[in-house]
Amino acid sequence: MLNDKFYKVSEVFNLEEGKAVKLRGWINNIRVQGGLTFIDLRDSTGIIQVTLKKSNLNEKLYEEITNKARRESSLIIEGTVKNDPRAPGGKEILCNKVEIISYSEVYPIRKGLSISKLLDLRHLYFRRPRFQAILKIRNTVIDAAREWFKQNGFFEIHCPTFITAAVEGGATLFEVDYFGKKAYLTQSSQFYLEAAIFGFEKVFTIQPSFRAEKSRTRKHLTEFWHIEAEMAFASHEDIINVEEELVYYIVSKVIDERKRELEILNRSIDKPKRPFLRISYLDAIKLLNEKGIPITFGEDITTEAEKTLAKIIDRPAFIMYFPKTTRAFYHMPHPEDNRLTLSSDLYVPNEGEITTGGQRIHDLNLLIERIKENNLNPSDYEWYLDLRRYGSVPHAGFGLGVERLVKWITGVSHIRETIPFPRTPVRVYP
RNA sequence: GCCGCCUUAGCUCAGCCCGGUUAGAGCACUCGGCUGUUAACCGAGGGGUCGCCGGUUCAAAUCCGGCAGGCGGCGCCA
Repeated sequence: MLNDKFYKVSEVFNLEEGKAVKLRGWINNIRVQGGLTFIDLRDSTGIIQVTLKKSNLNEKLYEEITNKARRESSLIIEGTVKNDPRAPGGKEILCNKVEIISYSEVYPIRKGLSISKLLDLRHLYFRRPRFQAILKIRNTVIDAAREWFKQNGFFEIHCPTFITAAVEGGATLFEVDYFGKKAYLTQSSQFYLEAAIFGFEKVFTIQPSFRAEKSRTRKHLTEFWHIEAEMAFASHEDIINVEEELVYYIVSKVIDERKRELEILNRSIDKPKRPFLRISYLDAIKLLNEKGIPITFGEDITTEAEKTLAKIIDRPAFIMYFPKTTRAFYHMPHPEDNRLTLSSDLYVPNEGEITTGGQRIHDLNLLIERIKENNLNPSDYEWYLDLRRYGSVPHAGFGLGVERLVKWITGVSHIRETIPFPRTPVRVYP
């Protein structure tokens, strides 16, 4: 059986009427009406209607199938291709042989299920074309990112998941018992990538990061995939340009290669105009104040403000030079305004922040000073400080949230739609 | 961590404000019918500790309090 020639559903739509075919897949829907039964057969390429006539088949087999086969039963069918305007897509298969591989119990996923029920059943969710479309786009995003980095001389590095110290002072870490010692799950691979630039100059990674924040929002996961890059001999400007080229490349590739999936999601998105916008933090808060949103200097951009900015922009936009008060200790101070840092967030239209990046402090003493100013202990960062002791160079990097990027590109309303098995403060199952 | 809302059949919900026979609907399920359906349709049937604990009352799904689980938003961030 497994060595026989099987057609895929998508191939059948290109075959001539009368062609004999054999397919295997699952019952997406079945409609029994006496001696005539319609099965919507689904495989990984699509869905096609299969027509079973009692008069065409062994009567006993027909009775058994129409009594026991329900949605998601797996089966092999043989028949001939038939053009018929009454069939979805204009083609169906007139069936003359059926072999059930495995009957299905009553399939629990139906229209109208609540969000939490659907999440409980996530392991059965891969059968839905809409979910497949999102994951295919996600796959293209990852492929495109890796392609762009390789084409531009970046070396892929894999960093540890178990770590001992926080990258961001503030963000909360998941603690794990590491043979009696305290360890944590990584929240960013940045420090490890900074170590790697001294050998490879340009490096990147694509791996999960973990945040123990109890964030109840549609843009947070406790476990998310992080695309991070770090470059030696690079300025803030340099890293912004990398982000722009990378994001443009990824979005363009999805638009070129995932038309069908974007259609299924009813999403229309154009290749973003270049160059991306560049707005200073100071201009951004001025603009927000004019719109009646009160942000004073030194405050971070609130969610309300982020949404407002995201609505205004007609293409991705860098919000540049955030104040020190809103940033982690390692960000390079602005040479012309010591209150600010050489760092930027990348905002995308109607969505908001998807990356944070900037130039890192490469001077040992300045870095120690900034660690102390943040009430952290320099001895917790010994190996990180070492990187500034042995031929330090100016460098810059960024982190991009894969799910946030996929959320923007697909236009889905919640981040948990963009990952197969989402992890949130209230969900670690299935 | 903070604020708001929800929890009644396998699922999605109505009933609750204004307490009172046997708690309803649609879908799903079971049985019967149907040779052109497309979330097929038509007929019949089975299915409920009204989230949990306590209080008020002659009487609680319904009013009050606590707890648990979930959803939405804020804060935090990618």
